[in-house]
Amino acid sequence: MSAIRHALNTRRDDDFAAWYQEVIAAADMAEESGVRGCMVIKPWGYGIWERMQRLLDDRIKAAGVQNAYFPLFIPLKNFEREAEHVEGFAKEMAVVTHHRLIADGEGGLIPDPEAKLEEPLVVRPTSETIIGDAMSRWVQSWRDLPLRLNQWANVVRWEMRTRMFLRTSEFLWQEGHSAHATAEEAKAETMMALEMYRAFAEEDVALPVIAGEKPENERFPGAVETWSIEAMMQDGKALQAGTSHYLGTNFAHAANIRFQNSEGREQLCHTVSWGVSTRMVGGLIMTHGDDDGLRVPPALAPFQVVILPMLRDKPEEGALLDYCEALRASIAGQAALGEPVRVLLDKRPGKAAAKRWDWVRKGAPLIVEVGPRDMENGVVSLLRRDALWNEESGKPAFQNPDRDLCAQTVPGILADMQNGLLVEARERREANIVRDIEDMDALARHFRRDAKYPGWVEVQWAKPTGEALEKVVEQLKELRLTLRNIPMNAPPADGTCIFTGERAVERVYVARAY
RNA sequence: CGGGGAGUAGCGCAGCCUGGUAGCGCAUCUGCUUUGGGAGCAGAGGGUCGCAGGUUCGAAUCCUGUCUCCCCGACCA
Repeated sequence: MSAIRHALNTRRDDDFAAWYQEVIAAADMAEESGVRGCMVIKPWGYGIWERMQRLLDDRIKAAGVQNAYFPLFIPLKNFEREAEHVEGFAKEMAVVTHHRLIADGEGGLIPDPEAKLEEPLVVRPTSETIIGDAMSRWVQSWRDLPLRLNQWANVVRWEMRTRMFLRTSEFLWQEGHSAHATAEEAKAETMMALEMYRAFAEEDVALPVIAGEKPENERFPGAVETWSIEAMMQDGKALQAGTSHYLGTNFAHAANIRFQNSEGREQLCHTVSWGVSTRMVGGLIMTHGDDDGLRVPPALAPFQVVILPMLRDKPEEGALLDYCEALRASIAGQAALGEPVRVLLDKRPGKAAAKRWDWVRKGAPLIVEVGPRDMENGVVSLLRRDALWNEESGKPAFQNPDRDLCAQTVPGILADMQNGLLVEARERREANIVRDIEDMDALARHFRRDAKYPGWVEVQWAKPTGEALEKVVEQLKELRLTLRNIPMNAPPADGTCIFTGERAVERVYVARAY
């Protein structure tokens, strides 16, 4: 077995945080902007987000939810109406206080004191309050319900510590908001969104997730129930990849969202909100990336197949390009994963080998190199991103199918890769969940400080609330652990609570988290 | 926000302590050679040393302030 020369400098095992950043740079996904916590999303990174948007938006519309758009600026007083909500967000809000600049006399500009806003405007950290305002106008009768909306937007949360894609000051997301006549309907909508996220994560992002309810201390500010999908990254840490909240009548009360029921009596609506953000791109990187860069699941790849002609400034190049163009057209005529195959013929000048490694780092699922000899033999040189290396030789594992047959095999390979990435990630997750820990000492041992990638622990607990829960959270904090969620599909509890020793009522995941 | 580290060419870094013409590797461009797998040789271009003040005849280097990034906490989706 020969030593493989990987396309990245940092290995996941050596320094996962540095590796993560190197992938983002090497795959040309995003870069720092110079503004705290704000990133420039470059075409390849944004292309992946656009694919996520497309696939999730299709699911949202299929569920009967309509898109709309609400303002970026929210009057400060909106936030004062819901006590827990403002408590949760007050410390991280960007506020607009002026609407004009003037020269400061020293060559600079300062906000014009004369142009101070009567009431400051908050740059939305989330839109419950302003959409609530609209809902209060739009809902009058039970016949107006349910009102089910979604918006694609940017939001701003002034985080203490930021990381590209995972926690940026400004991020892109969708936020679904709905108003319902009854708690039952609203809870059903909460679960509808959660299941939609599970399917999106697993089927489109190839990201295996655990759907479940967040414990009380992890709830969205102002929510009655918060549900999440949680994914395990390759370093064993948990990433909350999507949330769905049943808000009860809290926000309806604050924004005065009322309706007349069929008996003519006025009632508060029950509202719901749910969101998935560009954080999902970070989850994709940390789930599917390897020591050669990103691996983009075919469903999300802006280009699923990249054709690289081996151009050598020679007369036969025209024929080679014709050969490649014919290949491109026949691949583009195929359908994979329910859509036409997205294929790029990369005709840029430059060495084929250099371009190949660029596309490897970007994670294009299939790379097809075509040289003069391939053309002579009527074949192509095919490289699968999910099976890059020949372990024996330490070289890229090229296959050489006939050109004319190659196109027909592409859909099958892409589907296989999509599924393979999910299976690989799910097996890794299952291998890193421990379920036989029954006391705090064992938990502490499992998560001892030098444990590199300790994964998750599923424990049984008595679901303490209030102060008792706070005590548990404090205990876990000392081990740098958090409660993730209470999985929906777990077997019933049959033991004792790891924290209190009482009879357990359910299971909960404990992990380090992003 | 607390502790630590860092910002010098597209990327990775040296130079700073002890102030005196801004360097190295990779990448880029040009030429020649090479040509089925991340080429070789030669030459060239590219930097107001994060930003703003200060000290000084002179600042990447010393001082002050500030911004940004990374790591560990705290906080948080």
